[in-house]
Amino acid sequence: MNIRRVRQILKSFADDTRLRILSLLDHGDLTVSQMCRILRKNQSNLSKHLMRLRLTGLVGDRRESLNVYYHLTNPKDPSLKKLLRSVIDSLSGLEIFKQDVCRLKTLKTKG
Amino acid sequence: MNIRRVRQILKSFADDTRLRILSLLDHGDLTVSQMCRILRKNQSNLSKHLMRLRLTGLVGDRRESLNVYYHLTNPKDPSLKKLLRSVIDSLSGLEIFKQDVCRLKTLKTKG
DNA sequence: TGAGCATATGAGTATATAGGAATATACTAA
DNA sequence: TTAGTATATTCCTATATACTCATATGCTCA
Repeated sequence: MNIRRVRQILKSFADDTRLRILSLLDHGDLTVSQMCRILRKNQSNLSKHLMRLRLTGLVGDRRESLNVYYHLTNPKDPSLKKLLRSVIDSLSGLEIFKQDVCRLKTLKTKG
Repeated sequence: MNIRRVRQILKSFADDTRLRILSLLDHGDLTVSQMCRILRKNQSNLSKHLMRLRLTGLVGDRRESLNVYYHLTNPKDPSLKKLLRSVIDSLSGLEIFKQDVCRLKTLKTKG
């Protein structure tokens, strides 16, 4: 861990859309277009936020034919792991994030 | 806790100077001019960062004649308390913050 | 009251970055 | 190869904000 990385990570928390992405990915892997539907943001916007999160190392991606699945990584550094957990936990009670998770579940069951 | 407040708090973490302030205040109360000397930033700059931190509720201040002492507040909300602790802990191992604390101690002993 | 110190605020500038629209790339299947 | 779908990237604009310098405010003491 160096200052550069910590700064990058903390900055990545300073945006609602990225927080919503992290909160969603905490419930499982998702493709870009699934996140588009849940978060009601356009694809270009989400791709850019995902790229930024990927650069911090907080999320990873894997391609499966046309789709790219994003997932939360499991930070090796204990303090970073704790930090990420604290951030996600501090969001979980807030209305907008609960709504996102609700739409996520709808999407998962209805296909 | 509402989304507005959480956003404000997470944004306040997205700046090195504010992180250094939080890290210092974790060791005890300080005046603006003390922080100027430790952080080697001008007074106007620090005052503005302190104002911003004060608006988030993470720090408080009290005036004692000419000096204004700033201090970390103790968040009531458990998840916020944990978040603040996680952030400060994730900084403590980094060189720049260790140097700040070192200068803090020098200042405290030498007066 | 006026001088002087600590702090806060305002004006102006530079930079970062979020956002959308359009386009490019990656992949699949016919 | 061509069409079609999912994702990434580029270009542009608008806004937020960090920074410095100058000035204002708050307080103390002579």
